[in-house]
Amino acid sequence: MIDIKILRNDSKKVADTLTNRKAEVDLKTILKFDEERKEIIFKLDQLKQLRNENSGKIGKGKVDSDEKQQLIAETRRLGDEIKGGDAKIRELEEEIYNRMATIPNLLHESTPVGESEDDNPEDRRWGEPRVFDFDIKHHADLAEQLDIMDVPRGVKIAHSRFTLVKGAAAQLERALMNFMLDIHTEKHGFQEIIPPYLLNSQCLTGTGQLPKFEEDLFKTTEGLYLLPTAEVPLTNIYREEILKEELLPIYLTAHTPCFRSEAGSYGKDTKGYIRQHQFNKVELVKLVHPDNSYDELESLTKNATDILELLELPYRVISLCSADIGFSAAKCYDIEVWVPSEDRYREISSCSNCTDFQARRANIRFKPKEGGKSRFVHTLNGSALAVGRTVVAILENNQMSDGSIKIPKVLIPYMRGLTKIEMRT
RNA sequence: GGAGGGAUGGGAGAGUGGUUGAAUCCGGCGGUCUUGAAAACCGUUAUACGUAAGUAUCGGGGGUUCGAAUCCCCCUCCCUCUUCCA
Repeated sequence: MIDIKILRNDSKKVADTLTNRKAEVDLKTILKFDEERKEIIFKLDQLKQLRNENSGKIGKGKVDSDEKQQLIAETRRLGDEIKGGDAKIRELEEEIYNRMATIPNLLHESTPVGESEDDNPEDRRWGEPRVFDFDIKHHADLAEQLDIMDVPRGVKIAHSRFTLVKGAAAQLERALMNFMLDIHTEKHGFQEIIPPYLLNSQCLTGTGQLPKFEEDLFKTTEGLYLLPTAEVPLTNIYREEILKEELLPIYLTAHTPCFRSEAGSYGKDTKGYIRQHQFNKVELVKLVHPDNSYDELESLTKNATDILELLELPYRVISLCSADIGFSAAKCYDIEVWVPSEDRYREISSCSNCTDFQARRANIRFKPKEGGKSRFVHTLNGSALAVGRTVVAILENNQMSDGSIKIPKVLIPYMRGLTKIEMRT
């Protein structure tokens, strides 16, 4: 949610943002409703003042009986009018809120303007894609050969886009989660959390998935939603709270499964482990002081790339342009890992500064040390990393000519000494 | 799942229809005193909208009333007992 004051005072700024984002929201109607609301409130406040004065007079019995009855009758009419006005205000405020909730976050000046994902500029690269002297295989083929993933049975148990992960791949995935969490908690200063995986709608509204993107979520019959990313529960931990400034910055990390309906992605990445309804992810979330949230975004991104460097996986960082950046983000870096079978880099992490956009929705504030009004914190989130896609990257980048997979050095202790995944004999 | 009890300001806790936006205590902040501190004492200490007058807010929503923290209805959450359970 952006500050409605920005819309009132500088609607062009909001309109420009919408244009750059290729989004459309009827701002004029919001402003019209806002004006209308203000007028009614002004009128109503006067009526309420009168009502309060009358009630005071009636209560104190300073007026005689006849006059009192007349006053009561008069005030009753006043009450009816107030009731109608209050209802109208509620209606307008709901309408304004619902419309405001569809406006995406304003963009940071450093977010490039672009027409599509093809306009995302590359920021930097690390590592050299390996040159193979044999015919490389797709990770799905490698996994099938090694008997470490079973797609048909995953589908049998659940649905398409569910995969059964077995044996060494399951162990690898578990090793990755532990490795990532250990680095973030021990080296990067994050606190580890195990959040609920089912969330109420207020959480999803707080971080911006609702009301606009409900079709992307799995919903239970109880009205709870399966988390699409740990960003949601982690960011919402301090919802409706006023924090002491001394508490900032707050660094949180969690490994969770993530559930996404992937509506509208039919036919995309149907082969392999890239796009699943359920996938593991280690998430980083920061709640920070507004003055240094962009520095925090840089360090957050580095926290994620550190993992790739330790795993010796080549990657590049791109800045998402205005047409591709997420709804809640003002600035976002995608980290893409090298995927040999596709001969290109693929997204493995997305690191965003959501500024005060989520904080305003979720009402997360802090009391400044120097006193004065409480302010909204800035929230940031980033994957570090998507575990399933990291498995994909390791399978493909570390494949050997005999179809075995070399385990990255740092993971060997986590694999209880296993150095490569081979065919079981 | 069944029965009962509860939700008030940063915290504890009073308040069952009329200057109650809300007693009191603790905490916080400022001051007096002191070399400094403690103690004591004095003052102050919610938020939103509004230029202001003012209006709204006692878990959330609705209702009764001239007037609701106080009465009624619905919802959410918490506690106790009971039941079930990894």
